[in-house]
Amino acid sequence: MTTMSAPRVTSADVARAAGVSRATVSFVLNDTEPGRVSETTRQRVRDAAARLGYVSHAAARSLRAGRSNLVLMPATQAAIGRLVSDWLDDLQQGLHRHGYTLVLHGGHDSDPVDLARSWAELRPAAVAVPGMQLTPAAVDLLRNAGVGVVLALSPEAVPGAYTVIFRHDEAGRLAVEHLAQRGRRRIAVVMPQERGLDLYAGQRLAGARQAAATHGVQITPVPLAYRLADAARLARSWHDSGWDAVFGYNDDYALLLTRALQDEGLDVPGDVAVVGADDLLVAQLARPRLTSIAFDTSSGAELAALIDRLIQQPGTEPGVLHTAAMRLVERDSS
Amino acid sequence: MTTMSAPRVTSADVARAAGVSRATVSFVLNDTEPGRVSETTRQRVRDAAARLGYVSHAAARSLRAGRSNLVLMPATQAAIGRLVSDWLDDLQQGLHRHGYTLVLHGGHDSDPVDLARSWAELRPAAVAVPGMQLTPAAVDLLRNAGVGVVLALSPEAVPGAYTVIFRHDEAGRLAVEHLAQRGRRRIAVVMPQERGLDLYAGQRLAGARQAAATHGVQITPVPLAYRLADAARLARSWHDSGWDAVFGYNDDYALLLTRALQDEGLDVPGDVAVVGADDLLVAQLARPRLTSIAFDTSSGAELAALIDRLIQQPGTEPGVLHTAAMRLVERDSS
DNA sequence: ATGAAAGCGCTAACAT
DNA sequence: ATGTTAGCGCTTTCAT
Repeated sequence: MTTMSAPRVTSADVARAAGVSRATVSFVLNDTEPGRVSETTRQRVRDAAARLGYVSHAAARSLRAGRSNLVLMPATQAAIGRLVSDWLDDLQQGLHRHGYTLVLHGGHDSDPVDLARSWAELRPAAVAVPGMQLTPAAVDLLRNAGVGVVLALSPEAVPGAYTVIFRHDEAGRLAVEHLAQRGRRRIAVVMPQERGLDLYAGQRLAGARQAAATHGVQITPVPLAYRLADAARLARSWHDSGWDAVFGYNDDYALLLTRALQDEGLDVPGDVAVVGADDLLVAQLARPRLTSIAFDTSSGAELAALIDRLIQQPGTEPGVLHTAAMRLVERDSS
Repeated sequence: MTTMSAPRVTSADVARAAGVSRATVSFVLNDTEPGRVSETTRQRVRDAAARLGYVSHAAARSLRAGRSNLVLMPATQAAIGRLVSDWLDDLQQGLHRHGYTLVLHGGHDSDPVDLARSWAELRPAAVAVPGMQLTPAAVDLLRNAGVGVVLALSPEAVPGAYTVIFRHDEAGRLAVEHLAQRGRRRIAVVMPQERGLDLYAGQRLAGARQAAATHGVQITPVPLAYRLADAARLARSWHDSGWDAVFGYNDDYALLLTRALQDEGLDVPGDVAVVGADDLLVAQLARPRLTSIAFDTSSGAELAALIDRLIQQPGTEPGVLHTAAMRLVERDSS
């Protein structure tokens, strides 16, 4: 069998096969203008389409329509954990019901404007983006390219965009406040070294610093790569450090470090109290069970409905739409 | 400030602003035909584009070009775990260097053909898909729609597609063989209840069954949802079951169940030996450290180069491209 | 009830 | 060195 480039089937082919015009094909397949085409023709068109294996061309459609049905998110969101991926799943289902297709854009880029440009080229109906990647110039670019809905997931209102507030600084604040109330005085804050996490980490650290100032405790940022060896290195340095607690950035890093500290002979929480964030299920599997920061966000389905509403009503003023609540879940590691 | 629909800037606008034709704009911005346009005009065009905030329209380009620069993967791949998401990151970087954009398609669909259609509508340069979602009809549809490269990640060669072999059955076989050699005789196999995992789970179970037949041990599939309560329920039923080992589907489920078994007073590996799969870092954080099945796949960068080669050489015969090796990593849980 | 035709934004072959 | 133009596949207004 030789591989031959398949002949592209277009709506014109379907029209020819069914003995009708392209207009009729479009009406039938999209079910617009109901009752305009007789049932017999409809059937003939559908048969022809099925027989020829016709698949509509999204690019042509959105070129004509002036907008696509794509909703774009950066894929880094998906990497955060199982919690987020369940939520994403929910979001995708909701969007699908409203006729949109959710795609996660794989691109990373150091420059927010370059990144925004590569999103804008796809002319999505909406983008939902961590606000830290949305500089004013990036927002301008997206709006200027005709992206109707720019939704920021951000610690603070992003000018020109709809914002769902995620106070990552609040996570750091809650963690440090809790540790301070437990009598801890010298608190390390994990700064993950993996790409894409530095922005969240910076926010969380800022909140930690703020709480530290209020409660008179000391904060030290400590870099940690998500590898056993690096955790072991950090744990070895613990003995001379005087740190009696650590905010682990999130549950994954917190658990990695917990294990390394234990292997180094330190007791958790006796010698070192540990707090994570994201409240993943693994936090409850560890020994000791990990204290964590949970965030109660709106469901994916709710967000999908919201996005649809914003797309339908282009006049809506930018502003804050919702604030995700942060909450400390106290367990045995602190 | 009122929200007004931004005036869409097209290449014609740029041409007008720069006082040149649309063709010249295209040549300059895409850097095709070097030396055709004088340096002064180039600069004028670039200035005008920047000043107007011009962003090219991917749909129009791919309509004209007959193909897009999108490479599509189902987002379910990304949800598998940190291992996979690092690999995806690597893949995306590689594809980006070759001029492609990786997007993860959020859609789920029970019908492989419907799913394939929604991919095909985007006319991607390539799709990379778990082979279990690629029925012959789905492959036909994709090829027929002009998708040049259909890459299956599958336990066996997929007719009409390029295949990278992932022997999920091999994971089950290795796990059960190992447990049998350790003297275990009644082995439970976790069947995760979360959507999208059943296909992998079925493959892993099939391999487990095969090894069980060879080694004369008994296999029992046990459903498990990724929740504490469900793991506790399963652990409670253990006492009367007679199972002396479990293959936990993957590391996440294995660790969830391990904790529940321990809470139920069972010793791992004394009473129950546990084997996971995927060899995530968390396997090494647990107590006891979890025995797991690692798969050594080609790097994301290598796969990106391969995809690029296949796109460039449309004549290449479909067939098996590579086989990911499966390997048991023995630790303390078995 | 159906068809003809314009045009979305872009690129490349063909003029000049 | 630059411009003109056809046409990618689709939808939709307007005409029949």
